[in-house]
Amino acid sequence: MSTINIQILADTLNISKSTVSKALRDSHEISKETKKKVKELAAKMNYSPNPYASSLRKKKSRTIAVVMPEIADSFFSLAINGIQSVAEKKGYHVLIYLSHEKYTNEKKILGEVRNGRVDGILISISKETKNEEPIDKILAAGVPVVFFDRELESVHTASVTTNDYECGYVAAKLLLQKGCRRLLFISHSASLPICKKREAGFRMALLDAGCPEKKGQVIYGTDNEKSNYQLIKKSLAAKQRPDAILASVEKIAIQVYIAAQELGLKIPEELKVLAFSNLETAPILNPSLTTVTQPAFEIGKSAATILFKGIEKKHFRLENERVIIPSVLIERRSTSI
Amino acid sequence: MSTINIQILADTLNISKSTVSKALRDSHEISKETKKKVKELAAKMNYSPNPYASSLRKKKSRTIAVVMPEIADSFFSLAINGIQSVAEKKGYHVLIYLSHEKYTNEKKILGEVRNGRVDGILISISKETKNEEPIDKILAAGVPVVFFDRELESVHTASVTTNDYECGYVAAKLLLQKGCRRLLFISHSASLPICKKREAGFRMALLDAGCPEKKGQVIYGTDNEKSNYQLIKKSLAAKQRPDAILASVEKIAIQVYIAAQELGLKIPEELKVLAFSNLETAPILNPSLTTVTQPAFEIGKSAATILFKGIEKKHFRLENERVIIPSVLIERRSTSI
DNA sequence: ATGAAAGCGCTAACAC
DNA sequence: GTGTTAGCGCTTTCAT
Repeated sequence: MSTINIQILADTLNISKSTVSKALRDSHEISKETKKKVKELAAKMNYSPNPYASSLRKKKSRTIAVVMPEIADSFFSLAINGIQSVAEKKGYHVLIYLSHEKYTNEKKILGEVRNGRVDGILISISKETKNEEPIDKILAAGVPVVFFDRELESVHTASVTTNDYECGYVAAKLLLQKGCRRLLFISHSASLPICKKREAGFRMALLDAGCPEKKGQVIYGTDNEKSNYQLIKKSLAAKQRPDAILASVEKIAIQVYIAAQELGLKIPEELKVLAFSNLETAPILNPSLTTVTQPAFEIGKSAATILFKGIEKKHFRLENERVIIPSVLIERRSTSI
Repeated sequence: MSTINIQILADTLNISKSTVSKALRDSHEISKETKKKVKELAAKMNYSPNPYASSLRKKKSRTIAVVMPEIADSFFSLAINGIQSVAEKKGYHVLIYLSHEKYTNEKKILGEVRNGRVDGILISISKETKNEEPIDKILAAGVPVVFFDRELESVHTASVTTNDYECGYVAAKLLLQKGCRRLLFISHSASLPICKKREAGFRMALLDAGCPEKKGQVIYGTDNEKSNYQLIKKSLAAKQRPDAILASVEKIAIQVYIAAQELGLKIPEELKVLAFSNLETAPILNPSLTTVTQPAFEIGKSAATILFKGIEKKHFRLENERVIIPSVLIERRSTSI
């Protein structure tokens, strides 16, 4: 910890620390020469103000928190990029927290940022989260919160999401058009709004196409990667196996590819695959993967932009901000005939 | 910002704020009943201590910074995961900064964390970084720094890296064994130690195999993705085109695949490809990609573990810690005969 | 244009 | 076992 502070600068220049403070912040009440002297000395001594003293005094931390389920996922890394791009511009610092899809972790994290540590929070909730209390407490403490991608709909605050329902519909419709009749939606959550919407769109497309509802046309992944994989492989090995898979997230698509490979199932001839994914490698997979690609960077950027409005404008009504940025369906070989 | 503080708790209970402070921290000098009273009230009022007041007083932030070139890259997301896993356990907060491969950004970032904002720093330097001054200043201020993956060798502090030289050697040797004779190493930097080591290993393998040094057997990427791609495509389209590519990073491998696809070059028949990469999709690429896979999570975890030793043990000699965690070569179709 | 003094919320040394 | 007090480093009135 740099032991050099404003008092030392003041002493060496034989002026008061308030003068130094003002000089460093270019106050108009300080003379040109004094400012120059002070700034030169500060530079020479490698002075850098203690941010926490300043935060304490000003009740502003110039820091935001990003809370999300995981980070080793294309969507989330890209979203952080978007968030960071606006935080940088605003001169804000970014704290990252991972819930690992656990509500209790998330709750603990939220408890630790409700006390002045951050000026605002961006959150993508865990799979388990149903209770709005931790977030409501934060809002009650006057800290703005913006959801990105995974929201908790019952909480009255801003959110930036994508058109999940529509994409679920369009994705299923494409698979039907390609002649598939035994579609399987593999979802990573039965409760997450984004997954429910994708699923609802998927079901509606089947309905519209006159396909009867069938048991097993949707299955849900668990937390456990291994058992997930077994589940997927089992479905693909069944006698009445699906002829098309819609994967709700890239990790599942990868597992489907690997399972198909192991089972000797040819994609797209014997099995079509379509995934919600931001995989940069989608075009060079074997075969190239048809994706619903979310605007991950833009979602992060937009959410952060809204958050800063909430931080900077005292009376900005966050709860009126519900941005939906559409995803785009990109057809590739995995769904070709 | 929660307006409720220790003073309010003290007042409502008619005790002093120091008693409250001690009670909350389970000091042995406080009676059981008082502790109970205080904690109950604190819970009821959703009290959460102001971390910055505490930091200011204790001169400890319980926060670390992670500075890296980018985040939308498998290696870095996995490394953060490793870092986060130990920070969580220690109860530390994690600030993330991106240099975007620019020295000036990195310098600015380092200037902002040299003042008590963090108790320690994990850094993977930008491509441009050659000057040790910003980091030396931090060390001079008494803040421990640990390099992960990309180090600045002239700085005397801990580092956790992988066996880059050896991997460059082994990778080139594999390509030679497969009968390739016109190897091309595509590197993302001419100056980064990790790249130089990979390159040196590569060159040594060629030398050992009796291949004469040739111009153009190594090319360097630029910051610009587009022009990078053009460069790669041009090399692959040349009359004397390489019969094997060693890519120093996953992004380059992806571009090579796309360029080969566009040019109608068959991998592995006409072109073998091997990449330093943590791509989760390597096994399902077209064709599956032979990789030198870095222990990204472990590097992050180990670096963080060492950093915390430096933070917690006053006289721990960071400069003696030079950990090397080996990468592993995984053969797949892209280098098969 | 400069300085003195109070105070942000907390902790710790020192009374009592 | 509890309270008083000083002070972390900074910003901000309010004097001068």
